[in-house]
Amino acid sequence: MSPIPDTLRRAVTEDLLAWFARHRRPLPWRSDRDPYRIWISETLLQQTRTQQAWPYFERFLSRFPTLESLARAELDDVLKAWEGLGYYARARHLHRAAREILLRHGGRIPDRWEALRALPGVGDYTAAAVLSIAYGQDYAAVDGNVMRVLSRVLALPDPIDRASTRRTLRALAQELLPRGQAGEWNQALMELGALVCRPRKPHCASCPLQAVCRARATGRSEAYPIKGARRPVPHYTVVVGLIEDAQGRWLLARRPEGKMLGGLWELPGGKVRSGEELAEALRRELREELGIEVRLGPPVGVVEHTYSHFRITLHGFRCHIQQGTPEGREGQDIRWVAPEEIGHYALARATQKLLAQLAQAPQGELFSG
DNA sequence: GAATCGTGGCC
DNA sequence: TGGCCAAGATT
Repeated sequence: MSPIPDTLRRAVTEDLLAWFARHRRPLPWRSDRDPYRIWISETLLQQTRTQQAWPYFERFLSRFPTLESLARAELDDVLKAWEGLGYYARARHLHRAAREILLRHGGRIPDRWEALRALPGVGDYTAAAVLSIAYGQDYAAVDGNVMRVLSRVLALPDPIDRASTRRTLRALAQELLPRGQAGEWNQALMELGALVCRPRKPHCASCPLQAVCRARATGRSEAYPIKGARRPVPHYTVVVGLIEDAQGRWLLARRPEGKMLGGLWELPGGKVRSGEELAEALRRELREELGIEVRLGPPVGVVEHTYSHFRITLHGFRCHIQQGTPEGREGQDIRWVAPEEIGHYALARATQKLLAQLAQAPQGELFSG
């Protein structure tokens, strides 16, 4: 690697740290350096905005204040605390990792790279963040903010999507890192990315790095980092059943862990095939998944929803079982739940939206509509 | 290396 | 309004 000019090094270390000292936000996970709290916050913040993670952090910590309380909790309760935040593998991994830490590390968050990195849900970024912020070790935590800031400072022409580009930036960050101040410096770089060097409309005029920033010099800071084209987002039509039994309870099914929304509860149903009617598709899905024949009632509602890599139009219909007793295929958990108990179950957003429409529409309107 | 995996805010 | 994006990890 070519040597780093002193002016650049000074700007991205001393000047940046001075800027951070004045502008750091009082975020709830910055009240101390407790490794458990730092680990939880870093996991919550993966691909998630600070403002969105904030209330979840408060609730999660009050519900699971210690590593041991998390390790001894039921996964369903952990998922309930994560409900609505997305990327639910984070919650499943957190739960598994907590049990591993209690079992193999005496309940203390590991302070060595190898042990930390080996935990489920802990990648390069999170390991570096915990080791630097909680334990004061010299690891550069390179997230999207850091890559954006550095790619602009250098006016990097290489696409940021490429692994080789990311490797280069990680190596550069590790080389720039002021020894003994990694925790502050990592947070400073990320804070700069969040508050000043933002993806859109960066505040270059108030940036502590403006004198050395090559993107700023071109006048086109927003053009960096360079990104490749995205794939088109597919769309599916999905239909689910609000199946009611004689006591007025509804049938919920638990999504298998390891799949999308794994561990969350939903109304049973599935994708509509091309050329297939909604009612036809729903009867087929319920036959295949639960081994029941149903009679369809009135529609519950329609929901548009976007997931991470596709979007759906979700239709719901009331159903009554005509024949058979529902049994989850391959041991999938299913459960009859009284409507007033449904709030105890972790549901995905799309299901919540659909049930919200049900709450708004009186029974009579559904039939007359 | 490329796919998969959520949700909400922004313009 | 629809695409972009956010304190990434896993397979």
